[in-house]
Formats: sequence, structure tokens, C-alpha cells
Amino acid sequence: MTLHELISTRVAAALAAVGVPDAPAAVAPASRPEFGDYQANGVMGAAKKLKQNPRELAGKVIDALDLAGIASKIEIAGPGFINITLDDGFLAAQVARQHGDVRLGAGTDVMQKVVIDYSSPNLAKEMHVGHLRSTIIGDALARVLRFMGHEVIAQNHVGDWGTQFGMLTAYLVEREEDGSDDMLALDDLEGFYRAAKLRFDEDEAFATRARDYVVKLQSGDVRVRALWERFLDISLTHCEAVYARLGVQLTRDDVMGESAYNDDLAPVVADLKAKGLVTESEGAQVVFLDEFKNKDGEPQAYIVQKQDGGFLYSTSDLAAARYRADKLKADRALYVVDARQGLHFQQVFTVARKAGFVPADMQLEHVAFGTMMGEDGKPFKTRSGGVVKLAELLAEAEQRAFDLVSSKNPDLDEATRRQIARVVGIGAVKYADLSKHRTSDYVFDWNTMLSFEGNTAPYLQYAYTRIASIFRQAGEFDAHAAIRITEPAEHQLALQLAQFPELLQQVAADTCPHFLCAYLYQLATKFSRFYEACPVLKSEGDVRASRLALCAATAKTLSTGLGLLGIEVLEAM
RNA sequence: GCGCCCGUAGCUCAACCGGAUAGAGCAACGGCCUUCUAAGCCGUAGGUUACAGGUUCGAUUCCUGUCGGGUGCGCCA
Repeated sequence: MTLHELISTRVAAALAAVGVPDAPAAVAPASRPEFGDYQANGVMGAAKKLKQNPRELAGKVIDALDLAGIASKIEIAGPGFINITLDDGFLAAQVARQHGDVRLGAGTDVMQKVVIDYSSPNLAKEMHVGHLRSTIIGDALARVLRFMGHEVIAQNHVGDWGTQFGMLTAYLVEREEDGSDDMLALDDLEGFYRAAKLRFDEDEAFATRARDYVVKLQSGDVRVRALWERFLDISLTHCEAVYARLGVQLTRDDVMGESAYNDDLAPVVADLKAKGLVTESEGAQVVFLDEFKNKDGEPQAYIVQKQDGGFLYSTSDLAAARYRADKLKADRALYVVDARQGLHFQQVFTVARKAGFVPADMQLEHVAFGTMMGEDGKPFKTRSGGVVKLAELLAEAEQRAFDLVSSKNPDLDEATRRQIARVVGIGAVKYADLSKHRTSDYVFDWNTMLSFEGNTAPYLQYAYTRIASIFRQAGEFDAHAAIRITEPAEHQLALQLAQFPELLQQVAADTCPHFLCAYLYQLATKFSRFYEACPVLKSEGDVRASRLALCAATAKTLSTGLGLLGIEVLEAM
């Protein structure tokens, strides 16, 4: 049970004891240090219901409130707040117990099977900044849920199907016939795509061949299919290089592209028809949804099959939803996809439920995120207006970090500085993204991100290296020695550590990694204050042992927390 | 036209089913390195939470309207 749950339970019991059993306890971390550690705000609402004086009711609640051995101080404040200060001994024990647990006390009681659809790049092109958010938000959520004990099934729903692959395979053949080194050309997927598109637009014969290749690909022509597979292999290799550099855990086993659902598309439409959900309209097969209105105020059309018989992503998304329910047996399915597809997913979810493709108790959630903007407030582009390749973005991050490391620590050898730069640079990019609320558009700014000061990944990494440095000089010590809290800075640090489980619960429930970032930033800040106020190595005996144990718990929580964001820590920087 | 999201300090962002004096970082100014890494710590200054109403003990949060921005809405994904 988390601290928050524990206190909520006790306050709720006290409220019940004074005659308001259904009143929410409304327990929250205290908004200010002078209000203690937690505050219960439920009394005011309850008093209203009972038409009683809130401060009087608060008094009764406090009399009934059993926090023996948990709180050292309980006070009424303001119009009826109950401020709770936790007992130092209790807090110390809580930190110790958590530190001894492999899940740091955050293991879940209710294990779920969670499908997470994320990254999902279009394999026709090279990965660009547009794929960054889905990839790292999804990766962070996957790590958090796994850490808590859930079973996570990653699904990389890559774009590996459609007309563009006819064009690309046709161009691949042409290059080979020219005797060009296609592997060389494919080294620059983006350039290859542009060149193919140019041929397609300019040469009618080529365009015809490309369309022919689409047909052949879809009818299972062996030669075109082999070309297509080769193309996908190369493209996936590019993705894997980016994943490796980013430290994202996706592998080929997680790839479940659009093409994987090909054989399911016709049956999906047939099933929809059988259930009477489909209407033919202007030659297309359409599901009309009363839940959504179109521009004329009529039920919105959701096309599942084009008039030429072709299927759309609306169809494959339905097939995927069914697969995740039937085959994967998911309890919860997360779609880490751009917020602009919000309406689309509402439609997918609605149709999937109406058709019985997913059971009523399976959670379907669109984990929407906003757009990455440039400093001009417009979608992030290169100076010339092109897309920014992810590989280039990461290279720049590492280079900028290298320059900074070199200026801060010129004595380190280059290999070490490169290594630090890699961890710091990549961490900074990821943290800058993950620390923002995912639903909002955010401005990508090198200067803010790589100032490496304040609320950035390097600040957190730096806090960790300071602890690591202490350990190097401490000699032998017991990381699990008894913690004895005496200083305010120790109390604040221990409290923060003890809140790790409830924080992770929030991240998992709301699929918001930025909660974890904010938490870790707070943790690092509280550690830094402790570091300034409480000498560790200079102290002696039990105090020294206790502070070393606090350091150990902090280091563990910082590295674990950053690890859940997909960010590494360093022993020195 | 309708739907969804947003508008918070000069800039970038927070604010946990409505809670106390709206918090951080950057930038600005002022302190702290014979003491565990100063990528740090402490302090000062900075706000009519776009605007106008409403709901209530209490509103950045909920409701209505206005203005401003973004995005989406039948055969791309």
C-alpha cells in the first residue's frame, strides 16, 4: 500500500466514524512544507453535506483518526484542512522497506496484460522527428508498466503496405538494372524515396509500372514480394539503428505492421456486414456512426472499404484491435499516436465495441501527444523547411553534449567524454520531451534543452554522479544501514523517496511520463539540498551510516526512475 | 459549419477527482567553492491564470459566452 493509500484509508475511516462514510478523504501531498507532508481536504465538503461547522468536524475527524506510529503531528488549519506530518521513524522504515524491494514498493496488485502500440514509423521513409514522441513516450510507458509487474506486449504498427511500396520496389528494380549500387542508395532512404517519387511524377511508363507492382505485391507475386521484403529489411535496419541509439527497447519481434492484417481485412468487413453495421454508400462500404456528426449534422461516415474494393487504415486498425483482444488477450490497449488522430481512434474504438471485436471490459486508450514545434512556433523543420531526420537530430545532441563535457571536464580522455556526451545528449533530448505534458504541443529548443541546467536530464544525472562519487570515497559501508532522520533536509528527502510507488501508479493510470520527470526532478532537488545541508562522509558513526543508506536509496531510486524513462546514469560526468 | 485541444511570469513549462499565499527552470540581479563533483546551493525581482459572466465556503481547474491560436471532419496513413 502506498503512503497515499494508507493515509486516505485512515482518513476515510475517520470520516466514516463521525458519520460521513461516503465523503471523499481528498488526501493530497501538502501544497507547502509548513502544512506538513500530506493534507486531507475532504472535511470541508463533508461539513457542507452535514451542514456542520467544518473546523468542528475536522476536530472530530482528528479525534477519530488513527495514525499512531505513522504521523508525528496532525493539525487543523484554515477553513478545515487537516495537515499531517509523518513520523521520522515511520518514514525511515518506509524508505528502508522500499529500498529492499526489487520493485521499490511499486509492484502492482492487479496484473494486467497491456498492449502498447508505439513508434510505428512509415517504412517507406527514414525515421524523422515526427516519430520521436511516440517512440520514447511508448517506450517509457512500456518500461513503467513492466516494472510494476504488468505484462506488456509492444506492437510496432509500422507502415509497410500501400501504393508507395509499388513505387519503391519498381525503383529498386530500375536502379539494379542501371547497375547502380542500390544498397548505397538505400543508405539514404529519404533520398531514395524522393528519387522514386520524382520518377513516378515525371515518367508515365514508370508510374504505370509502379501501379502494376502494387497489384503484383498485393496478389502475392513472388518476385515483387521478395523485393518488398528486401526493402522492408533495409528500412527496419535503419529503424533499429535509431532505436539502439535512442536506447529504445523495440525489436523485430515487436513489429506487427499493417501488412500483417491483410488477410483479416475482408473478414473484418464481412463481420461488420453480418452485424448489420455496414451500409453501401457511393460505392464504398461505410459504417455510419450516430455518435459523431459530419458537417451536415448527419451521422458521420466511417469508410471501411473503398469503392474500388481497397481497404484503408480504418480497416486495418479494426483488425488490429480485434487481434489485440482475441489473440493477445489484452486487458488494456494503448495507442501512442499523434493527437490529430483523436477522432479516428474514437471511431475505431466505437466501431470495434459495437462490432464486439473487443470486450466491454477491455480498456482502449488513445495516448495522444502534441506536435513538436520549432522555435518559431511552427512544426519543427530544418532551416530549409525539410523534415529533420532523427539520426541527425541525435547526432547533433551528442555533439553539443560533447562540446559541453569537453569544456567542463577537459582532463578526461576523449573516449570518456564521448561516452558521457552520448548519455547526456540522448538523455537531454528524451527528457525534454518526456517532461512536458504529452497532450500539449511543445517547443523544441536546443538552447533550453542543452543548457544542461535546471530541469533537464543532466541535472538528474549529475545528482546521481555526486552520490556515486560519495560511494567511491566512502569505503566499505552498509547500503541498508538503519536510517535515522534528524534534519529537515533528511525528512524531505525520505518523504520524496517514499512517494515513489504512488507516483508510478499515477504514471501508469494516466499514461503520463511527465509525472515521473517532475518527481525525479523534485527528488534530485531534495537530494541536492540534503547534500548541501548534511555532510555524509564527514559525519560519524550512526549518522554517517544513516546518510549513506539515504544516499543509496536515492541513487537506486534515481537510476531506476531514469531507467524507466529510458535514460541512463553515469558514475562520473 | 461542427468536433477536439490550447491561451498561466519576458521565454520554456508545471499545478494530482475544485483547496490555503498559482509553482519550477531559463534569462536578470545579489550571495556561497582552504569541506563529499559549482552541470550545484541560497536569496531578490517577476502574475488581473486571454476576456466577461455564472456555480460555491473556495475556481488556473467546472458551466456559458466572446476574442485569439492549433488541429480534425467520405474513399491517404
